[in-house]
Amino acid sequence: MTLDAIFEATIQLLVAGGMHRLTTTRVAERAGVSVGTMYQYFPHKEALVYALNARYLEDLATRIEATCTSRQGAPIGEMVEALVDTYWRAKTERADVTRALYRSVAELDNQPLIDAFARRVDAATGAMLASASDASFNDLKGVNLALVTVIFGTVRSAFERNLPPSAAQDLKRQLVLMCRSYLAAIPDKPR
Amino acid sequence: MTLDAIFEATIQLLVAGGMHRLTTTRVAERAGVSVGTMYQYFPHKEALVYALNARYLEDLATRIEATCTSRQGAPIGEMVEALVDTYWRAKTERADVTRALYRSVAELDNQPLIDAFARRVDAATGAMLASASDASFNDLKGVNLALVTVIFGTVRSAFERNLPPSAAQDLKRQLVLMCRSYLAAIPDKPR
DNA sequence: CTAATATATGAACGATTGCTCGGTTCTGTA
DNA sequence: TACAGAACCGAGCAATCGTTCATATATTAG
Repeated sequence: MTLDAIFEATIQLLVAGGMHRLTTTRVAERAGVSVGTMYQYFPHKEALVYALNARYLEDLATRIEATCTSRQGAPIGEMVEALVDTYWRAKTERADVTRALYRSVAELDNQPLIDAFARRVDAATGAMLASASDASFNDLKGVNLALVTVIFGTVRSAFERNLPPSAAQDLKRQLVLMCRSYLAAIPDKPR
Repeated sequence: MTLDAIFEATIQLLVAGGMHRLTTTRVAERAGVSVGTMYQYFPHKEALVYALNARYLEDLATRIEATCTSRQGAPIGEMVEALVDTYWRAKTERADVTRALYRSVAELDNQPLIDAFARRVDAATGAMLASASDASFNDLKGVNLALVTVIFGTVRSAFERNLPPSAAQDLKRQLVLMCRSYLAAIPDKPR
């Protein structure tokens, strides 16, 4: 489809040269269409990048939700591991694209996009945690926020360090361990 | 000094409108100098922003180093708390500036800047951890990397969520707790 | 086959921006 | 006071980019 070609071209150009080398002409050229055609699908350049990020976050949120529902009722340790795993894999499998999108997001005002994503994820992970077979939390919302923030932040941070794969793997294990020790240290809800 | 005025103007414009509204003309205007003067100090626009970030990271690294040396020989729990505290404070005290710089960094290729910063911080925190009065680590480098990555990543992530102050404070406490439980879960080096 | 509608084209335009450079002003030294 | 060198100025140039629109092509309906 024409739309897919445009998106794909945008990704490639974003990866290759960042936002400041992403011109409408180049996108059209790369996608094998004309500039005019682009403007039939997007009112302006920013809308294109915005839509691209929306697409990406939509996919990511869906994957996270899938992981969360599949672990309903599991022990918390497993939940954490699954969550870290899913997020880490999603970010790593196409590292250059991830990096390019991270950057493009920074140059756009798409707080609404980020907020919507955050809400979806919070809901999914919150529901999962609440169903844990071996723990129940006094302050579920607080714990949930802490876990999500730490995991997402750490993955991003790790990502920007450009670690060798072995160090990255090790870091990932440490992260899981950290979350688990934290959860073990939290007092259980009395019932 | 002229230079300071230019930097200050750059910061203000970055905060107000991000990189894409930072034009050489506007910087000069705001700084009360002429475009020509700007080019006496910086070969091109990017160099200006680069220098600004270098300045910021230099200051941040210095503060972290100060914290680390001041806690030499302390118990690890205290170390972690001090580290989180310093970093969190540094990022929060002028939140809008922090945000603006985070964004500007994304649009520049300043991996060297980031790498240099990372190396300085790693060295400082590594030395601090090695001197802990109540623990010694089998894999100091790994633990150090994990802690630094988690702390920095979480702070950034928390930052982008625009949390209300009370939630932010709570998150900070959870982060300290998480690091401490992690350190307690790590096996000590036999001696 | 024709008309009507939807989709695609790309040259050209207006606006903006980074940067230059010939010239002016400031500063301190003798 | 005279003068050299450093610092500063800012109108204007060259280049780029986002966007438009008159035209062409494809698709569908009657």
